[in-house]
Amino acid sequence: MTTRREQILGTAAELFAARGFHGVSVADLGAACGISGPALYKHFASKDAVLAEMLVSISRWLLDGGRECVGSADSPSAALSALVDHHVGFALEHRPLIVVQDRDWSSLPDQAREEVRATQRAYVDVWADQLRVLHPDLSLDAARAMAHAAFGLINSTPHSGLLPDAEMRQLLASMALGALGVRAG
Amino acid sequence: MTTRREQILGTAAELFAARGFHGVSVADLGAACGISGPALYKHFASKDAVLAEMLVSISRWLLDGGRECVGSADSPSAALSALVDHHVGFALEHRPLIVVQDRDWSSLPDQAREEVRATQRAYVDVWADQLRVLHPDLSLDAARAMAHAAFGLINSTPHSGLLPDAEMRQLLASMALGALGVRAG
DNA sequence: CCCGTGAGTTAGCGGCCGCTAACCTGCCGG
DNA sequence: CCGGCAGGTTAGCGGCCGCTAACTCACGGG
Repeated sequence: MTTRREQILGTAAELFAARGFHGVSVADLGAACGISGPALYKHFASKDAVLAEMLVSISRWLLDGGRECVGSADSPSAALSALVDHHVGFALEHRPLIVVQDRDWSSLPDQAREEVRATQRAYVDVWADQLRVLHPDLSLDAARAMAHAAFGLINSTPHSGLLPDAEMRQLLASMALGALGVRAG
Repeated sequence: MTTRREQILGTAAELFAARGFHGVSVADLGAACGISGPALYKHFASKDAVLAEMLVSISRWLLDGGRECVGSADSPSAALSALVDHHVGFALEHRPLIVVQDRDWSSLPDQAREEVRATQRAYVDVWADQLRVLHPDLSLDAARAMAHAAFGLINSTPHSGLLPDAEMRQLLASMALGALGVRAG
């Protein structure tokens, strides 16, 4: 069973993704959960806190999974391949969160925003480190830019629900590996 | 010289990109232009109209440029290479517009939203058609998904201002071509 | 049995927002 | 010279929004 908190977080992700954080009122969010506006404050301290909990948890989840991918791989190309699969899986399973993360992070209260940004930077560097092992002549900033570009590619998923998930997963993974210069196989 | 209308459009693009359409008030926008809130209504019918003019014009600009790229290329890989350069150039020169286009299109009034979506679909299909000539076993939807993914990759530019423009241009172009399976040369 | 607590309700406050109204001012053509 | 218009100003309206206050009610433990 899912608790009311979790229901609110899931519903908020969908609404924020569809209309933007500022485009959703607490009354809207409550109504979509079957309760009415102010009841939200029994579960969260503020509307901002809902967004904060959402974004902090997904950025941590991505980072932890990313580190695990690298730890259990025995070559940089295997690590990158695992990272790509991990990120693609996340993007397909949690499309609304992906949209909210790169659209509404600027609406976070200061403390949470800094935490999310720090976690995201660490995640970028997990990718960048592997890229620099694979392509030794890459500068750190160039490797980071490549990681950002790969995220952009993979995170495009929500904008094009054209293919069934299995096909989309394969397409995105092979495009990402192609973009990153990881040899197939 | 730039007219006040153009100044408003440019300033609005930057503010909307930074804080989201709903996160910018007409008073904010006016102040950033050196005039005060309601003076905007001497130049635009509504706040929505500012967003609409912005997004309609850039989607048209992208489509027209894309068609031109294809028209003056003599092979599908040359066409795709030109499309990539065109889109990369646009993304680097107009970062705020890129952000606004895929974050705030849902705030458009109905008519403008439909117009923008139609134009964007046509632009996607310009890419998809070339991809299907280059990769004949690709379904139309798969080709469209590939185009979306390439846009996501290229549009990641605003999120990572790490490299000088010239390097970033080259990096994004070669990553995009790699993702699309366009042979170098 | 009853009392405390968790989860909900409605009423309403203060504040911001989009937009209109009414007014002002400098410029330009006849 | 002067009338009109382009492009500003401030005041203010109506409405929504985030949030709090005050209350209700079901229910589980001593």
